[in-house]
Amino acid sequence: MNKKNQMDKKISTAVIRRLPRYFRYLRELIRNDIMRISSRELSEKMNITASQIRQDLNNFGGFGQQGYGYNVKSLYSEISHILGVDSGITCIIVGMGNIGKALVNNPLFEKRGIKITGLFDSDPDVIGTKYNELVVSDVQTIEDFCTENNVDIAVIAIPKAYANETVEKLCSVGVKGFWNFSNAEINVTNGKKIFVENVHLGDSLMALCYDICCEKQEAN
Amino acid sequence: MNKKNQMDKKISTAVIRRLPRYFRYLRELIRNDIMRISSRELSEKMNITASQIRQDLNNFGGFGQQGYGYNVKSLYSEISHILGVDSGITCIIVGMGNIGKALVNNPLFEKRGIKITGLFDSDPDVIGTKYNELVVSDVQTIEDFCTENNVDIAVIAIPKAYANETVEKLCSVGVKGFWNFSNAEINVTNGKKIFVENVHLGDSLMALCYDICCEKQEAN
DNA sequence: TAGATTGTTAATCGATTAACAATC
DNA sequence: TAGATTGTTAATCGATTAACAATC
Repeated sequence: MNKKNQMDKKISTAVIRRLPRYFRYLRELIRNDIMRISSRELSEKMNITASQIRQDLNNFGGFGQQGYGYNVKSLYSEISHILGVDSGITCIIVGMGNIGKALVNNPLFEKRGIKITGLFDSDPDVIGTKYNELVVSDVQTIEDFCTENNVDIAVIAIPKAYANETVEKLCSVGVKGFWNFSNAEINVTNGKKIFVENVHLGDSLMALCYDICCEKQEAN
Repeated sequence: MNKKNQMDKKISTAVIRRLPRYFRYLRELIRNDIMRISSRELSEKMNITASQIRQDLNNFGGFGQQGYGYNVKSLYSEISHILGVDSGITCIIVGMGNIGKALVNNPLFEKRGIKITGLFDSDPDVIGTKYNELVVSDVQTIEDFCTENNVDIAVIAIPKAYANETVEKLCSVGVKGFWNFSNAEINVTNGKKIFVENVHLGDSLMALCYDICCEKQEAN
């Protein structure tokens, strides 16, 4: 089958959110020197149906071969490509508090070929400190930086109160993606098209608390 | 309408995952001294349909009043109760690396009335250090600690390689909930019923990268 | 009472699963 | 070729939205 144009039809977010999971499992298979896999075998490992795997992948193209299955390495490379791994995405971290610090040293970015090109904070004690060869700059200079350097994604790791004004500034100098760790709901008023991915840690924890509470009540 | 028993029917995860968002919005309304709200007004703020709000809430009981809407404070308290806020949930953090450090000082837990009762690490240089009156203990002692103290949730902030063995240990001494920041897929073999909430930061970032890449390709 | 808005049933929409012809 | 497994269409399932009677 020919590879489909990604733009042809809108891919549902449910599918998109499963892709990184395929990415991780395939990486693991490669690490274990497994060269080929059928949708059935993969479905057993991942606890989803083989049908769903085939449907998901066929949104992007026919990556498999009848009677054979999927070549692990080539499927991995297809999915990597779809997700923009090693496509030169650049990123800055805004806010070098605990979250910012936890992220700057995280292999997360490197694993996906995303380059962190700038760190910013407003605290004079923090400005000038160094993480991995990168010096923390004054957040006042952030617009100049983004104008001079192409920045795809900004990690928003600052307090809620400053989140929206910062995003507004950044999107006016061309930043398109925001990885939002603040509890603010991001709303830009200048009409620019941006992409926001919220990491609401509190929401995640509460979903777990719900389960725990149900369990406790059942125990009574 | 009478309050329904939470256990009557299985609530879908889609609904559960929206509850913390209601919780946040209601909190905000209280902060702004808004006493009552209709599903329509709330739907406009939250960018979802009024119908969905009414459906969601009615899974748990009739919290509103015809012709009036919802009392913000009482709805907030109902949702808090459903999510187990201030219900005495206890929590330990396993792994005091960057993630553990970012979490121990995070108001996240306190805001939801969850008490952090223990911190653990394996590094001799880290054991003994103090965060908010809590001293980091040797992870070797973790089972004793959980036997002596009731622990509902363990935050797994250790490397992937140790995640599953640690979870296995912890669930054998009664820990039921795992907030998993490691990239490991948690699988327990001892047949205990546990709840796992995964925070796959990498997956979240990749979903954002997908959007950015689509945008870039469209620009060409 | 009249107006407003809920709670709930019915209709619609979308996502998942099943089935199977195509084909390696 | 025979067996295996995909790609894809059709059936099912579940979640969201619409509609409206109940009722405050």
